[in-house]
Amino acid sequence: MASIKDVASEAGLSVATVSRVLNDHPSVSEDARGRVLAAVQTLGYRPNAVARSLRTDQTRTLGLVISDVMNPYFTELARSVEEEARALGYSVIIGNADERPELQDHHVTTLLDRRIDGLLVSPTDGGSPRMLDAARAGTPMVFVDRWIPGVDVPVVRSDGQTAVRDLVAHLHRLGHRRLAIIAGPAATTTGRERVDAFRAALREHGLELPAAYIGQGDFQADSGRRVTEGFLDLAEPPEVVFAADNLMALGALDAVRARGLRVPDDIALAAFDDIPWFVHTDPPVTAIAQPTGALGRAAVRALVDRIEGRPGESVTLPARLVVRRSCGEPVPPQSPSPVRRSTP
Amino acid sequence: MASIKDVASEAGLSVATVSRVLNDHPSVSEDARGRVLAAVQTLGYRPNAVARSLRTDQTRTLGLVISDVMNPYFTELARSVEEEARALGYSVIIGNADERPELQDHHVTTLLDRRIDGLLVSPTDGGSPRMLDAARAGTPMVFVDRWIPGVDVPVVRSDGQTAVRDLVAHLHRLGHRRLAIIAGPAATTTGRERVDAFRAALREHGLELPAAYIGQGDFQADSGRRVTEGFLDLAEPPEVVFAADNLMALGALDAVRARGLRVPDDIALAAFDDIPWFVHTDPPVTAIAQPTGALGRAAVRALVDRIEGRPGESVTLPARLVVRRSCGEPVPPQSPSPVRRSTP
DNA sequence: CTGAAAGCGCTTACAG
DNA sequence: CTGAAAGCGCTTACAG
Repeated sequence: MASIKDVASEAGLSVATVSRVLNDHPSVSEDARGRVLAAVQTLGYRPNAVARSLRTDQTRTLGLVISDVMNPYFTELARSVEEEARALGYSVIIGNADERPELQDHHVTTLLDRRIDGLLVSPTDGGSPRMLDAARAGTPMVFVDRWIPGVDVPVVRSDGQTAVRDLVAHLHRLGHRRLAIIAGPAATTTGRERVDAFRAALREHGLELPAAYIGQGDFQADSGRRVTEGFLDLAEPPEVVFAADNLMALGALDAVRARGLRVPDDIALAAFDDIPWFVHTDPPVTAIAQPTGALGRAAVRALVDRIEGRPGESVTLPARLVVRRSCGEPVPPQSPSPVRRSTP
Repeated sequence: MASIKDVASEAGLSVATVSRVLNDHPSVSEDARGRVLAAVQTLGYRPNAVARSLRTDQTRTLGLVISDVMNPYFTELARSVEEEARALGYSVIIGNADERPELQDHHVTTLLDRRIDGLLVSPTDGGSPRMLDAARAGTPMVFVDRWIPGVDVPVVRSDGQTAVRDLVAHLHRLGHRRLAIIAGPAATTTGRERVDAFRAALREHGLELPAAYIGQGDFQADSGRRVTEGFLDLAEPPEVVFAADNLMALGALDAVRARGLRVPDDIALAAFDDIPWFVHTDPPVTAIAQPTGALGRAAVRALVDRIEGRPGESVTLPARLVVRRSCGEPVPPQSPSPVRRSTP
């Protein structure tokens, strides 16, 4: 592969001059520029980004350590992150933690070894030492979706409190009184917050959230299945199951179906995170939609701000309730909500 | 950030010796090893992968240029690729082409500039010049899922011919005679092959595939919606719509639903690519399942073989029909197929 | 077993 | 405007 030296000799100039035209440095003669460009053309030369990074100490690359790429919510988040990063001239390397702390650690380490310019992370747990060290050492970093309290890093997330309240009000109005939740891991903020919001909302209606109605999941489908089976085995099963993410809702649907029961007749279901398929499931699933694309874009902007020496602030965007039919409600009066890739 | 020099002076040794213990070179004294390791420990030193790559001319990184990450099939493919790569000691950088040739080109260029050791691609079109040049120049490369004829690169893919034949036989048995297809882009192999397989299978039953029953899609949901609307507007609409991927099937469901029609009563639906949600859609969707995880793993193995100087062969794995209820069939006698992340 | 030195492909003060 | 040279952080023949 041709190097800058080859271009220099082809153009009859020094590598310094070649480098200058490649980097749009102002002081280059038109003649030199022309000869360099021609040489680049004939040799099919492309600068070696590795060498450039070593020299300039910047890779123009962002690392994104995400909890689980197979989760449609995170897939969309990753996509919007990459789009915004590209628009700002950065590439992104995704590390899929698969909800496993040791995998998350592996990716953080690998990314740091590669000297990425900044790190976007949605922590799977309370924060690995490696990650906390990096934050303390001043690596530009921002948390997306999930965050770690006590760490001085901006966080870009969605606030589901109002939407959860709307959901509970909706359920209450439909006559449901025994409400259960499939929670995410207590080590994650979203795992805790959604339960807290749910409990607080129930309290507003004078309702309790008994321990038996809090199932411990891990944001993956299998756990939704397992927890739902447990609920159905209860002497007094809940009337509604609220899954704290879309994959656990999938698992819940599997479990209900495996028993030959029906949603919402035998048990109602709602989910945190909306996905296009929820429009077509049997029945369509009532869900809380996050402004996923906007979150990803805001996170990148905050991170790039940090990288380039600007403040880089935390952002909280509201989520909203999308009522469909999985809780037993009649079809809403307005026309069916259209499917779209991202929530506005 | 500490460099190898810092470690050397901390340990009272040369950088050469430090490098040797870091790379497990045999000729290092136990004493030296101990001192280096201690220095590494106290400084929290991590080797700079950028510098190492420049020197060794290998990045231990694979590039994966994928047609569309938001498509669950490709998400799963990407996931299995990353897993297998990690097991073999490689990282992977994903470039999402979003079915747009110019974006594909952008990623191929970026990846090549970063000097990835090998490229895995699922081409969006007939092949960009940059990609063909790279292949010709000897960049280790393998095609996954889609490929470009005439280019000397191994291809790892799934053969859906038999499954499509099974599907058509199944449809014919159910009495359907007017079968339509929502095709993928003609520039892609999967876009063409699936139509060809469908047409060939129809012929075996003495059926035609009229031009009006071939809708041109682009593997994205919107196109499935648009094409389906066209089918429904026909004087003699088809009895079955076969979507060449799962996103176009989603679009087709949207279109049917928007008209107030029902699947399969008013029109039957089948899809290429199976996803967990198809079990829970209304009705459950009959689909052709690819061995996605196995494809991803085989592709990585073939690529790493090439990188490390071994042959690296093409692999073709069979897809299989999964009958559910979207074509009007009665519930199959066996128990409902369980949901799983990957098809065996 | 260990170290001095060259070199990977760039960029960028420093002179001229 | 242009070039010679230093240096980014490593690895690896080459001596000893």
